[in-house]
This record gives sequence, structure tokens and C-alpha cells, in this order.
Amino acid sequence: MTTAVRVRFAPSPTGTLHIGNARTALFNWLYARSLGGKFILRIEDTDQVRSTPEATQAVLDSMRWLGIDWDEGPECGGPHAPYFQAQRLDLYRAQLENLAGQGLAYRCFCTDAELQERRKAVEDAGGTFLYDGRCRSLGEAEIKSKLGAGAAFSWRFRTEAKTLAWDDLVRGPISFDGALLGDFIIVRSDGFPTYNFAVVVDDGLMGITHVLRGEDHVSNTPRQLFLYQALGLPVPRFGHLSMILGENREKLSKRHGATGVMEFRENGYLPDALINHLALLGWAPEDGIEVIPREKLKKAFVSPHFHAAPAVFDYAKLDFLNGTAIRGLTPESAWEAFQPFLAKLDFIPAQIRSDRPRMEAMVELVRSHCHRLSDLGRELRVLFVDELTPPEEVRKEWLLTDGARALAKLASERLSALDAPTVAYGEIQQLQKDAKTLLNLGGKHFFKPLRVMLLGAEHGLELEKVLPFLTRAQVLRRLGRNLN
RNA sequence: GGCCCCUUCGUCUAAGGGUUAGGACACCAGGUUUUCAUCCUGGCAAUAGGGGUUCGAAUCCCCUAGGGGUCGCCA
Repeated sequence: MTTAVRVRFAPSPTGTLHIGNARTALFNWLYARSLGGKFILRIEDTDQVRSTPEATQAVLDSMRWLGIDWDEGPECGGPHAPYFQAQRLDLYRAQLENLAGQGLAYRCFCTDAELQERRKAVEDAGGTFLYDGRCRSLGEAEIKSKLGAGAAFSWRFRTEAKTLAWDDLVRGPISFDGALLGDFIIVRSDGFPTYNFAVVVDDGLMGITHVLRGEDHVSNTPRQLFLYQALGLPVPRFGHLSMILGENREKLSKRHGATGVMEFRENGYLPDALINHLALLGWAPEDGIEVIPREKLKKAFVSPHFHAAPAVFDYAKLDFLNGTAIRGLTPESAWEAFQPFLAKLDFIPAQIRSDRPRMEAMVELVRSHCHRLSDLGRELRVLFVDELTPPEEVRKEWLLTDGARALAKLASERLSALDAPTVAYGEIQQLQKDAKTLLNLGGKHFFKPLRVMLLGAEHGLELEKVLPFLTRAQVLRRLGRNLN
């Protein structure tokens, strides 16, 4: 019998939720969901300077939008509350005393400036700076006098020369030489724990069994192993996920496109599509089917195999997945999903906008043409704006010809003969016959010019399906622009 | 620079000693649709290089090259 899986996502609230962190959250969540474990959200706000409540809220909002729910954490609490590190200071203090009592932690009175100076000296000489252990064995008297003088101090962990090793879930066996680590700070001079200390205390106390995190944490792991051993806390299994890169194989940044989770929402992506794509970065489904619904994903990480190489974020594939997801929506949920983007369109008259059935029908009309929800405007525009501007080469080929001019004339005459508010497709079919006999225009020489006149482009929505959404007056107006 | 990790089509990946090295996206071609999108079919395209081990290496070992991570009183 193995212990139930307990995994966590532990962001620091210093900005928006980055897509790379979202991937980490997702993998942990999927791992928990697949194995019936618990997913814990913990806020690592020990950086007094950079952490903000707004950022915490932004992280929670992003998580909720993605649909990644947590079993323990902010707003829902749990057996290991609180889930904000800034509220767990007494816990760290107790563990510090534990270490100090064992002689494994000591006060360091070296100032920032002093450390920088010594670092520079070593590096200028071509070496790699490690804390030199100056405060490692200060005498009681010396410590007392410094404390008496009100000197600031941090606490350092006393490392030793031994091998720190673990079997990484992603990378297999990894080991470090403890002698190369140097005594590192576990409690800052402001009394707050550093990341390496707090994370071990919390993961240990919260009973975390697996830690899936970014590759940038590999080099922290040996330090944390030192701490786990010294504290006698159970060591979780570690798995270090590859980084996510931009197209030029550099760290994903703004210049590659959106990087914040909420930006993807604003750009018209569905959370399910984003999740689907993120899941495919460093992981692959056993059945090879890559379009994966959320519910299936939640069962798929039973014995996941992760790819250790960095992955380039593929915006094109995301678009494909998103288009597929948009087409897979029910009409009702599609209607809901498009709302924010529909609201932004300024070319829809209020009267039509309030005609719900008509609006829903229009969304259905253009849905399969959208890769992103934000493509809605581009598609719908043609139903409302009469001043269409086809590209010059299209205009030249299909509009500026004698045949097109004659067709415009004939169409205007024929389609103004009836007064029904919209043009029926039957009228177009009749027009097609007349154009063939009178003007000898058939096939694409009939449809293409007509399409460009009415819809402003060579390609696009089906004429037959668009017609019910255009008034006869609109049709005639558009034809009229080509009469001379 | 030290330490650690990584390297299969353009991109995401499968294959963990024996396969014509498979799939997906993108791209190209054909079919369906009067166009486009959708959908279907087909095509292009990869084991970084060099040594070993082995009857047999994408798979194991070594070297080289390239890439990434990290070296904070940030997380």
C-alpha cells in the first residue's frame, strides 16, 4: 500500500501567472487527479518586497480560469492551514531552533557589502565564490558582543562534504557534491525564511509526496536534501520538468507572443485548448491521440513519462487545438464563450444586437471559421459593413472586368424586382441561369464576381447561408458600388 | 568559468537492442464543398558528429559539438 499522492503548486505572488508556471501547475494537478491524490496550492510570499495581494489574486484568477482547482489552499483552507508562507513564520522559527540546537544552523554577521566584495575578489581571480564560512565558528563571546552591538545577522545552514542524490521522475539519477554548495542562508536578516528553507519545511509538514517543478530548481534540490535530512522530514520524489522556450529556442518571452495566462484568454483562447497544448509539452498520451478533452486528461497521468528536453511553445498548434475546441463546443457554450468578443464589436446595430436568436444564428454561421474567439469580428464584419474593400489584385481580377460590370447591372435589375426583405437563394439561382444565357457567364465567372461584390473577398462564408443575414437593400447597395 | 541537465522530421513527440524510425501541428497536392473554413486521402521531412559494446543500435558506454539551467539575505 502506497501513501496517497499529495502534490502542490507553490507560486510566488510577484506578477501574473506565466504560461510556464501554469504548465507546472497543470502537471501537478493532472498527476493528483489521475491518481486520486490531493492538489495543494500554497502561496510563497516570503519576499516582503515583491509580493503583493493583487498578484495573489491574479494567480488565483488565472488558476480558476484554467479550471485547475485545488483541494487545499487559499480561500478553501485545509488541514495544514495557513497556506500563505508569510503566515507560517512560527513554524519556520521552530524548525530553525531545531537546526540551531543541532549545531546545523549558525548566525552569520557578514553584511551584503562584505559578501559582494569577497565574491568579486574571488571571481576576479577566476574562481567561483562559495560562502567562505567566516561566521561558521564564532565564539559565544563574539556572538554576544555582536548581538549586543545590534548587528544584523542571517542564519546559515552548515553544509558538509557528502553526496546528495535523488532519482528524478523526469531525468533519472542526479547527484551533487555537497562540498561545492557552500553554507547557504536559510533565514534572512529580516527574520523571513528563504525559499530553500521554507519550501522544505512546508513540503515536509504538509506531507507532499511528489514535487513536479521547473528545471530551474534542479540546483536547489541538493540544498533542500540537506535540509530534509537535518530536519528528519520525509523526502518527496522530485521531478524536474523541462523549460518552455520561444521559437528561437530562447526562454519564452514577450517578444514571442503572449506569455501570461490571462493574455491567452484576452486573445480568444479557450482554457481547455490551452491546457491541452500545455499538457503536450513534455508529455505525450499513450494512445497518441493529441486532441484531449479535459476529463480524459484528468485520467491520463497514471504513470506519466516526461520528456526531459526543453520544448518550444507552438502557437500554431495551439491555434489548431483552439479551433478544434471551438468547433467542439455546443451552440449554447459557444454563445457564452463568444460573449466578451461579441460585446466589443462596434458595427452591430442595437436593434440586431438585441435579437438574440438572430445573433446566435450568426455565431453559428461563422464559428467553424474561427481559430480564436477573437476572430469573430473579422468574420461577422461582412454581414454589417457595406464598404467592403477587397485586396487590389482580387478587385482587378473579378471586379474590373466587362463581365463583372454587366453582371452587377443584371443582378441589380433582377434582385430589385421583388420586395421581400431579404434575397432568397432561389433568386440567385435564377440569376445564375440568366447570366449564363444573357451574358455567357457561368461557374466561377458568375460566382466569384458576385461573391467579391457581396462579401468583399474571393473566399469566405457560403453565399447561400449568408443571404438570410443581409437585407435586400444591403445587397443592392453592394451591387450598386460596381455599376460604373 | 564551476556544477547539473538536455540533443529523433521546421515544431510537439512515439519507439527504452531487431520497426520500411510511428503520430500530431505546420506546409504541399488531390477529393468533398459553386469559394474559403470544416471533413477525407496522399506527400514532404528526423535519430547533432565521432568512436566503441553487440550478430544487431535512435536506444548502452566514452569523446566532441551545440543548447539549456544554476551559481542571491528571488522564488
